[in-house]
Amino acid sequence: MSLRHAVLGLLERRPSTGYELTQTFDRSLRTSWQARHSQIYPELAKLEAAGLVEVVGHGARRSKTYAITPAGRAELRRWLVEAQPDRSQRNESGLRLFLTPLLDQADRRATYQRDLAHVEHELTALEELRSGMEPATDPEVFAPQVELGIRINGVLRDWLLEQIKRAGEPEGANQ
Amino acid sequence: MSLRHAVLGLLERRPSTGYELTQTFDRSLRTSWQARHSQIYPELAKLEAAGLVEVVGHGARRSKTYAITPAGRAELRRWLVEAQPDRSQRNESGLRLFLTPLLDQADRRATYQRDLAHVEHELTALEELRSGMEPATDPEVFAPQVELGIRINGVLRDWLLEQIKRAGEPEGANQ
DNA sequence: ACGGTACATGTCACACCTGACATGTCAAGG
DNA sequence: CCTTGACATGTCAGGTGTGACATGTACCGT
Repeated sequence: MSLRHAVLGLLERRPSTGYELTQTFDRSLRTSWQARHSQIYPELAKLEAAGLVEVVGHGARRSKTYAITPAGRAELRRWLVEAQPDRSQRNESGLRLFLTPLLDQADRRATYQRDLAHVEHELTALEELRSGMEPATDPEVFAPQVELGIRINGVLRDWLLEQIKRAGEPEGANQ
Repeated sequence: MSLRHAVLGLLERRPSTGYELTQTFDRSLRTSWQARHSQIYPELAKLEAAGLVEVVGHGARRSKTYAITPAGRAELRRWLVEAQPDRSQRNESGLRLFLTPLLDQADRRATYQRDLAHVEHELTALEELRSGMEPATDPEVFAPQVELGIRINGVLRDWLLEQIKRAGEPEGANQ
């Protein structure tokens, strides 16, 4: 039930409407957890019924602002600190990388090129985010997490460049 | 429909029974895609009905060995090369890392320590795998992919060590 | 002969997630 | 005034994935 805790975590940072949460999932959380509004609104209703969040205000266009309750805060902490982490993941890009060696040289090279373009795009976005951040305090994003994203994408970029170089060498020399 | 292509990819490497596929998912693919036998057996039946795989032998204990067909091979290639990759993922560890800054110093330190233990365990397993591999040919695992796993886990280890060191410094200095 | 364990396949209820459908609000620009 | 687009919430059918239940086979050690 990670969705539940993802929502609690976002509301711990700041009270929000379902619409705002949807955008945060799409913008900041998409590389670790995604959720559509069709999942978020029912989840907020369930969390409210369970007393873990509450409506703290009504805004324009029928919007409802939710905030985390003490019970919700306790449940979030319990999950982060005490619950056994589920290390399994579903990552289509990882699966593709795992299967790419099955392709012939030309196809392999092309798919690595495509991945490289994507990684460099991510890297640029993260570096812009880093340079635009105030050095000490930013309630929206956490600097070390951005730094980790940059490092992982850097490793991916270097690895892809090596694979592309290899795939340009005489066939049979790969692997 | 990644499960379908994961199964096709594994059968492209080598004809296998459902039981063997289940083990491969659990041992090699768990960090990018997981599947239980309760999903694999019905998927094999669907793939067979679609003509993408076929039963090529019956073994002991009612086992059936499946192999990929030319149509299956074409579908696998199409998916790897032409299909638009789905970059979204579901990664509970990533979500936890994203939310960990919300914890107080002691809890944050403890969760990073727990993650570090796990990363070092992974790293050891991957390094053993690498050292046990023949330099040029190994039909089971692909050396560059193992190398990538080692590098990513190395980045994670370094980052976690930095965070743990920071969390030992005076409160308020973090972030 | 018997018990334990790994091998091997299958089904099913339930929960989770997606994409499509549905409805309505508010502000800005032509 | 009217249209466009962002804001805002909600439902639902159908697909995907999980854990439990179910059944049976082959080998090994005692």
